Amino acid sequence: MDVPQRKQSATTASRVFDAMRHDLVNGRFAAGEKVAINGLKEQYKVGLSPLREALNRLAAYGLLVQENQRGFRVPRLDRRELDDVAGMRRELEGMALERAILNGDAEWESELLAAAHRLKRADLSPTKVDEWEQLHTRFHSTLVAPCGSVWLLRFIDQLHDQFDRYRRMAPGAPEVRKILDAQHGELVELALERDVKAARGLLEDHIDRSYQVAMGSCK
Amino acid sequence: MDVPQRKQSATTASRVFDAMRHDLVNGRFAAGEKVAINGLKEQYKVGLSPLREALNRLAAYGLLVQENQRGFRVPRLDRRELDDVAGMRRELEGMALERAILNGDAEWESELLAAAHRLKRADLSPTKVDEWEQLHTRFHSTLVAPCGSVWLLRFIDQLHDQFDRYRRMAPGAPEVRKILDAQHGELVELALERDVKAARGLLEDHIDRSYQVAMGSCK
DNA sequence: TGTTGTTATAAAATCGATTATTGTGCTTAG
DNA sequence: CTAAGCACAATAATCGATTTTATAACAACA
Repeated sequence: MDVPQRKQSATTASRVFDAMRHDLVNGRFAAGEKVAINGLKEQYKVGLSPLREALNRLAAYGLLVQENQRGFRVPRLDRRELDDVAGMRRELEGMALERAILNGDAEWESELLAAAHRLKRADLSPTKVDEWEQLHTRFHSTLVAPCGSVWLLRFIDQLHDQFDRYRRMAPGAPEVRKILDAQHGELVELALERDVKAARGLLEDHIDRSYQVAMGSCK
Repeated sequence: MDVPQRKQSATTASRVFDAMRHDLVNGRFAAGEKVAINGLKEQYKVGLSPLREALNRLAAYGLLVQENQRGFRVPRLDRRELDDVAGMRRELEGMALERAILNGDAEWESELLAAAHRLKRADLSPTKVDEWEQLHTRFHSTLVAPCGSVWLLRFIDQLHDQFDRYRRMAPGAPEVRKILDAQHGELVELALERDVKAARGLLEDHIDRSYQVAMGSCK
């Protein structure tokens, strides 16, 4: 079928925002480093104005810190901040999952199964980490999608980006990874069975284990 | 005593951000209206670059909607969005208050009493609405301040701004206002008594009544 | 030696002008 | 009378250059 939706043609600023968001979340910038605007200009092949607009958005989003008259810097990896982010993820994603299970329809069940399947198949190829990450994000976002609150989803996305900054910087932990991957499947099962309590409990445990891994990035 | 803290001298962009945030929250812009950048340039007496940077931040913050290639617009007042915002306020501020009561020290108790008192005294002069609003925001922010989570406080601020956009557009409701004002005092009492359950219940009721008032702005 | 003041340098912020895109009204073909 | 196409006007986005501000290096002085 046709796709008549008007394709929001991207501006330079929005492309830079997307690219930098991705790079920041995936640890392409050293934590705590001052952002060299002129360097970025070349790195992303753009002019100053769209670049600065992107940096301003990223700062408002929380992936950069803006200090008046002295530019932007990448936030440090701080143990207490990670605690905060992980704790908030537990609360908010737990809340969202409960609501999603109550609201989710048959279409959601299908998409959830699909997302879990794609994720399961993808993690066999260890070369394409980026692709796996994208599917992983997609899975978690699908899981809570029908929670009914736009703002809750917005906050969760934001926290997810923050959390992943830590996780991506941390050394890998294959044995834990195995457990985490298995939990994705179990989450789907519990969601389809509409077992609100158990699902929430498992998700919180899932986040907690990821948190243990992510802690490897700071101290 | 001296104040040796380096005073983050403001940039034009950050001043415009603050001013526009204030104006947007207080309904100085018609909901749904397209933002005329050239008009704002004159209104705030600034150049294009800092203005656009401020608009980008406001969009990332949620007080403006950015549509690529066709500028910025003030979000509409939508009943379902208000429901969402109010619901999230209940959840997040309730959560924050519980934690604040558990963590808050003697210093917090003093500040809370002070904030409540200032607010109570201020609402006698109905001319200076802006001043009252500021004290009101300050009170609610003091109430949850020691919750221990920077991110939770950040989300609450953001929701507060969204909520106030609706409340400030709604017609006044003097009788309800009276109840709401009384509740501020009661909240302090319950907080000092460390009655977590009751305080949370009252805060949720408080938000709910405000929500009833705010609904007057849309349908 | 440590402190303060001064200048040079680098970088951030801002301006004015240019380019690209969208929306509008008119024209014309069906 | 409707709809598609085309210019033109309006406005959003971007560029290149300038101004402002902070940082660093150095000198003079206590």
